[in-house]
This record gives sequence, structure tokens and C-alpha cells, in this order.
Amino acid sequence: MMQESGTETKSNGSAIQNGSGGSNHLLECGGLREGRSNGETPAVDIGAADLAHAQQQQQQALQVARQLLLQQQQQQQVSGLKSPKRNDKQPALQVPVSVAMMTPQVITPQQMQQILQQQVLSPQQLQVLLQQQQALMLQQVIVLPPPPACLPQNPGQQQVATQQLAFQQQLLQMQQLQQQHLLSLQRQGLLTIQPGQPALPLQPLAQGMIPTELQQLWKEVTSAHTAEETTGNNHSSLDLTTTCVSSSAPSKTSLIMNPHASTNGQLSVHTPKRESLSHEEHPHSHPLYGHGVCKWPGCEAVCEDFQSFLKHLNSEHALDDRSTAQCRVQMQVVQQLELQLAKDKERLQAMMTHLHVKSTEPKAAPQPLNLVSSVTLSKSASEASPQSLPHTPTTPTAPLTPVTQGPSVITTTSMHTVGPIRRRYSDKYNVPISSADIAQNQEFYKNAEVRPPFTYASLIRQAILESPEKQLTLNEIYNWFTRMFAYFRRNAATWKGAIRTNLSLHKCFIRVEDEFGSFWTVDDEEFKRGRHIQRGRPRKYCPDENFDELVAHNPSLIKNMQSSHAYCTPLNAALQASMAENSIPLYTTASMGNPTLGNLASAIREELNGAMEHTNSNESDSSPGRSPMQAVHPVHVKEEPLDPEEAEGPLSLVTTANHSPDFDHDRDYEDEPVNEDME
DNA sequence: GACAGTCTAAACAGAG
DNA sequence: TCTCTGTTTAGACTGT
Repeated sequence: MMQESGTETKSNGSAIQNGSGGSNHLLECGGLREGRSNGETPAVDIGAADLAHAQQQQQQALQVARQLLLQQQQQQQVSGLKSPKRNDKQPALQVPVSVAMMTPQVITPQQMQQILQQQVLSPQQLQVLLQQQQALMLQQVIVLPPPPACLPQNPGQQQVATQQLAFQQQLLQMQQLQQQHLLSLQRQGLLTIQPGQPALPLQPLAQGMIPTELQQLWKEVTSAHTAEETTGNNHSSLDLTTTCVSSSAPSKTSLIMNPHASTNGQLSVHTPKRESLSHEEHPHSHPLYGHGVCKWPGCEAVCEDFQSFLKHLNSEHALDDRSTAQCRVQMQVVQQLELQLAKDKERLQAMMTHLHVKSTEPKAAPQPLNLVSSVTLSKSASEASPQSLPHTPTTPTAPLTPVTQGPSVITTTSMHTVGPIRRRYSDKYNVPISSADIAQNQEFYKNAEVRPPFTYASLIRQAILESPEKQLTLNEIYNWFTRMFAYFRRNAATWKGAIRTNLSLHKCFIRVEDEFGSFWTVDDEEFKRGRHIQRGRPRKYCPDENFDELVAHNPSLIKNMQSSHAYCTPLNAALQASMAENSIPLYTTASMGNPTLGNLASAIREELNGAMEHTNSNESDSSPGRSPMQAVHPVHVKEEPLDPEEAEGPLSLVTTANHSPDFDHDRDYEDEPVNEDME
């Protein structure tokens, strides 16, 4: 970690503030630069002794390189072995000699690349050499006075700035080459990254990655290698971090918590390579790119595709003072967030400790879960306290309900405490979770791989209700789960199956079909009742002739009408009129009573018949067997289970259309004994 | 212990 | 054929 220079230029306004945090690599780096620039005679800071020292270091670096090369040559002569890459037409000495004969200066990236390609140096030797080179270049960077960001520069200053930039880029290139070489060595089995190799900058990267990621990285490296050679300096401004870190602490790699990349609880190493890796894996997912817009702070430039975005990124957000300043701002933001997170973590820990102390339930006394430190809490917790978590895959771990709490009433804070396992937010009484319930813990669940203490049904309902149209396709429900909960970014097969099962099993979820596909809506009242579709009851479509009876017997079955169809408008109007006639509130999430279902059914059928007449001319394929709803609506229908005695008679029908009346309310006093609870 | 609710897993079918 | 979607069933687990 580089020492804070302590002096910050004020030329950049708010963008340049006091970098108090020790983790602010970029700030420190820039601070160093600008700290130097703050002086009237920046170069004076580096005295003759410093220059001599720098020169001495250069000499030492070259000396190291020469020694390494000599060792390599001697080994080759002794062993007679030749690297497969070193063929006969390119003598092994060619490049090393050229390197060795260089004048005392920093090895250029091209030369370094040649060294790397020739593989004349071991990784450890390379490491030494590169560190020396980086130290040398850092010295030169320090010596060169950087221009204040927003002050007019004279040509001399610009030249100096250009030189400085070039040095930084050189440094970066060398780093990249080094990493690539190390990776290729690893790929060829020539290098084994071991945990106890702190000298290798790549080591944290390799440690933080699983083998599959490394494999992917190999692919990326092999493809990106040539690209980087041709493009030369194509690193994005994201490289700033690495550049500065490398400059300040060559042996350290910038470790930055990336919540999006650390769902498995591991730190992600923020390096240019890692960055590009994620781009390879997800060609259109870039932290700075989304929805066709550049997400660089304050940019929002529209980029049609990812390629154009990359061009834009390299052209508009290259390494310059503006980007540096913007990065500083962003780091300030991150710093503030980290501070806030630290405070919240502390608070959470205190809460959990407090509640754990008060808990006297022997059965529900798992160790206080350290939500802070265990991002992979789900797994670790289940391992730590198997007794309390027998149902490991499905058991909520971190946000647990205290055992002493009343049913289904879970405060936001209590969700993070300990307690029984299966007690979930909406257990038994199906108290709907509110958006605030999730929202207040949204960030937590988004980042921590903790199973939310809500049932699938509750979450599905929430997902649907959060959507603008109050309807979602299955895939959108999936996406909501993965978007809102880090927990559901894993074991997709399991929870997706659970979602499908819940959608099918719960009465409250209504499938709607239209010409665009199918989507799901939720009947909130039915949800609160929490009833399931009975097992073993075949779901049958409603025959046309039974529609009246059906509605009469199961007024709750008419839930939604597909409003997207033209004929739904009059239908809805009729329904609403009928409901208004009977003082039935319109469908929102409220329940409603319906004392005159017969009238309503008549109104519906009349509307449907009208629609039939209207649409029959166009819909010649309407099968006679289909119900009016089906015939008229290409729409949906989710059948409900029937009692055996009902199988021949009125069949349950769940029709849907958005924002249409819900006749379900009367069930509470009317249809419960009739046929509602046959389950 | 019975029961209800929840969840997972599996099998199956239909559609694209 | 494969994948996705939807349905159904069985069994395990937990709380009441």
C-alpha cells in the first residue's frame, strides 16, 4: 500500500477529495502524482541522489535479468534440453542477448514479450525482473511531473504528461504480458500456482478462481493475446486501478470486493484480465455496459452493441485525467458504501449477539450466524449446525425467524436473527410479504447467498406483484429470483423446479395464455387463503355448457381477464358494470363480495357470446369443444381440481385477464362449504 | 402421533 | 433430440 502523498490538488473540484481511505488505490496513486504536481518544482522532489538510486535500480534490474538469462543458458547447455517453442531457426540467445545488451533502460514491452515468448526465464525469475522493471518505471513516473487535471498545460507539460502516460501504459502492458505468460506456463503444466507464492501477482487471481474459471481464462488468454498485440494499448480505464496498484505496490494485486462476482463468497481479483474474462463469458455483460448504454459515471453514451461500447470505452474513457478523476469519485462512493456497510455489519452483529443471548430455546440455538463474514452462509451454516438445519438445501439459514415470534409476523430485523428453520415469513397464514419487506433487505439478499425466509409461493407472488403488469412469464419469475436473491443464483434446477411446482400447486397462481405465450398472475385473495390445488385431481378444461354453473358454483374462479385483447375491453366493462351494480369493488388486491353471481355470469356470457360473434368470422379454428373463454381468448385457462361429484358438472375454471374484477371475496361466507375446500 | 404446509426430486407430457 | 414449461406424485421435514 502506497503512502498517501498527503497533498491533493484542488484543480478537479469535487472529484478530487481527500483520500483518507487506505484502500483507495487509485486515489493514492493519483494523489501521489498530483501531490508531486502540486509543488511548483515537481522535479526538484527527486534529487540527484534519487536519480542515482533509480539508475542504480535499473542497473540492478538488468543485472538480474542478465544473470537469469545466463543461468538459463547454462542450464540449457548442460541439459541439452530445448524448449519446444525454441526451435532451431530462432536461437535461444537471440532475444536474451538483445536484452542483455540493452542500454540501461526499462525493458520495453516488446522486448519483455519476446522474453516471455521465449520462455527463457522461470516465473520466479520473471517476477523478480518485472518487479524491478516496475519499480524503475515507477521511479520515472514519480520523477515526471504530472499536469494538473484542469489547468492549461504548456507543451512541455503535455509532453511530460504524455511520457508519464506512456510509462504507465508500458507498465501495464508488461504486467499483462507477465500474467499471460504465467498463465500460459500454467496451462502447459510448467507452473503450478501454489498457495505459498506471494511473489506472484497472479497468485491471488488463481486462488480466487475455480478450475473452470481458469479454463475459461485460458481460452480467453489465448484469444486475447493476439488481440492485445495488435491493439497495443487497448486497456480500458478500468485498468487504472491495476496500474496504480502495480505502481505503488508491485507485489500486490488489487483486491476489490465485487459483489456481483463473489456470489460464492470469494473475493474477486480485479484485474484487467479478470475483467476481460467476464466479458468473454458474458459478451454483453460488462459492469460499464448495460441496456445499450455506457454506464461510465456521467457518460450514458448509447452504444449499439458491445463492440461499439468497447470502442467507446477505449476512446472516451481512456487513461486520462478526466477518467482518473471520475474514478476517484467512484472510489469515494465505494468507500462511503463500505463505511456504511461496516456500520451495518456492526449493528447486525450486535443485534444477533443480543438475540442469541436472550434466546433460551435449546432447540433453536444455533450459533449466532455471522452474516458479515460468511457470504456463503448457507453452506457454512448448514455445516456448522446440522442439527438445526437438517433440510440443508431448502433451509433458510441466515435470516431466520426467532422462535418466540408470533406466526408469520416477521420484522425486518428479525429476519436476520436465529430461530426455527422452517418458519417462514408467510407460513400458515400466508401473510403476504410486502415490497418493503424485501426491499429493506434487498441489498442483503442480493449479495449474500442467504436463503430468504419466505416460501416460494410468497416470493413468486411478490415477483408477480412487483411487475408493472402484475404478470410474469416463468422465465421472468426465474429472473426475478436470481436478480433479487443471490441464493437463487445457484442450484437453479432445484429452485426452478420448486417454482414450477408451486405455480402449479397453488391455487393463487393463474396461468394465462395468449398469442405471445403464457404468463402467470396471482390471485392475492387466494394466496392469503393459501390453498393448494388438490393432489390427484385431474385438471380439466371447462366445457362451454357448464360455464354458468361453473361461475355460480365457483365465483372465485373468474379472476383475471386478458385485457390485451380487444374483446376483453367490453368484457371487462361488463364485469365492472355488473360489479358496480352489485357494489363489488374492482379488482386490485382487494377481495370482493358478490351476492348476485348469476347476473354476473349472465353478463359474462353475454359478453362472451358477443365476442364470439364478433370474432368467429376471424377465428375459424375455434373448436366447438372449447369453452367460450377459450374460444374467444386465445388466452389462458388454468383448471382447478374438482370434486368427483363435480367432474360431470360445473368445472372449476380460472379465467384470467389483467386488472379485472375478482369475485373471490364471497368465498369466505358463501362457497367455502360448497365446493371450495375439497382438498 | 396426526395433520397440514412446505420443499425437493422425479417422472411425464407437450410445445418449440 | 433437446430444452423449456407445466403437471403430478411421493417422500421428507417441520410446526401446530
